[in-house]
Amino acid sequence: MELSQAPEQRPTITPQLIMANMLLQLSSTELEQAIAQEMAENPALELLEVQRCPKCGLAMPDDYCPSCASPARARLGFQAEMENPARWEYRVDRTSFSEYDAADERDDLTSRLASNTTLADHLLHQLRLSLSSRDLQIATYLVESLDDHGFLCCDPDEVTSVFGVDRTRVENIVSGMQELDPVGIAARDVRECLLIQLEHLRHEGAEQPLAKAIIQDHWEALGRQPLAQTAKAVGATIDEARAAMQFIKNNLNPFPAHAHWASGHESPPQRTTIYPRPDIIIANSPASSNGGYEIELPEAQAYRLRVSASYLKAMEDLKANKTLSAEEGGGQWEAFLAKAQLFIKSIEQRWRTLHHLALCVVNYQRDFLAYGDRYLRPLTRAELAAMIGVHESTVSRAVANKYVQLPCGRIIPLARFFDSSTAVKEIIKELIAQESEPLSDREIAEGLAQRGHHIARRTVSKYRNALGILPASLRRRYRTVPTA
DNA sequence: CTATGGCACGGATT
DNA sequence: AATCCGTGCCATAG
Repeated sequence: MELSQAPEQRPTITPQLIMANMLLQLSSTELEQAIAQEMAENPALELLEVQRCPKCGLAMPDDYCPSCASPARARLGFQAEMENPARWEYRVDRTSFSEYDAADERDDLTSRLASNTTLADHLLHQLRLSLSSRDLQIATYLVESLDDHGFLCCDPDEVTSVFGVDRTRVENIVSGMQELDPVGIAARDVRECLLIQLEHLRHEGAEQPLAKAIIQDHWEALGRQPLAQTAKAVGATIDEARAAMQFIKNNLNPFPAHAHWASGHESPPQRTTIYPRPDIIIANSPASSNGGYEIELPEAQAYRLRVSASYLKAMEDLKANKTLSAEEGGGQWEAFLAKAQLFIKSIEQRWRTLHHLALCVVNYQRDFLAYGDRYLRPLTRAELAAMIGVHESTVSRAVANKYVQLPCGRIIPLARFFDSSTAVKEIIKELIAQESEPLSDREIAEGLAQRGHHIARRTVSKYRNALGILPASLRRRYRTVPTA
């Protein structure tokens, strides 16, 4: 991607517009690269460092992460726990923990794309089988506050006060959750997670006492000291310690949530994927003036660019000494400066556009935010462009490759707001879940029309297939209504 | 005759 | 200009 192209020849289009357009359509990852490249090329540009959340990598303007904050309040205290294991993994082995590395370096988004249903659904499905309805409520809360890595990052005391139950009860539920399918889910950190898996293996007959000792007592130290020292501390030989480490690497997964645990599923009823870092966060904020929602652009806070003061000063000095003249490369200095200003302006334009667009969408899709997919109102990019008074291609660019985090914590593509099919699909699922006799596609289309969605019968057929629902005749026979 | 899937056209998106 | 998606028309299966 060339950001450093000379201003275009076309007279009607300004360099500003070209750069702004280009930056607007980049994903957050690409933007990061573009900024890095520009920083490397342009000495006049300065980037203020911003603290990042150790878990999701989002910028943290304050001491908490805007992404994890809802619904899970994640505090910075987590960082100390994460740091050492991460470093250790990096050092010890790049293969078995490569997933974490990849996520951390954000170079490969697809490795983080998950499977057919969300992890939360999978967990809740299991929980429903074993818990009373009251405990299920608590468990649901806990599941929803798991972070991207499947760790439990909420304070047990918070839960006890929210639900008004005593602490041991919550802890029982948590330890129950940790036995669920991705074993070690809902642990508080990597160390606890590994210990749980180790315990699980022990029940299955695979015991490794040394591994347990190492993880339990020397986990943090592993990253700092040579393995020999750890071996000595637990009273083992270096070879035994190596074997234990090998065992850990082969049998344990520090981030069970990343595993493709839904491998053996039948045809996917829905494809809910886990998406990477959000570009826009919509948070509940009853006090706010925007009708109860707050828009945050985490990346806008991460990339605080400005023209370097030292660059300006150096330029002034050179001018004062008359050493700087246009003939001998002085134009270079001016060019860098102009380019830096242009770049900054363009980036800011991106934030303005995204923010404006988000405000508008939130306002328009209020019901969707409050009540879910079913209530997504049809909206085309062209309509929105008219609403906010920009060209439709601008909206198109702004929507491309962006992700939004909803108040409920779901992260979805921004384009979803413009996809009329999601609402209809939801209603189709609903209709079929409620049907007593299998409804034909035509009858479904009628039902949809009654609810205000006028959809061709042919299209119903396509959606039904996309949802993995059999045709009416087959439903009659096999009763394979997907669990809603 | 009814319910569905295949193919192709036209409008929207990129 | 190239591509995706909803829809209409038609053939086929029951």
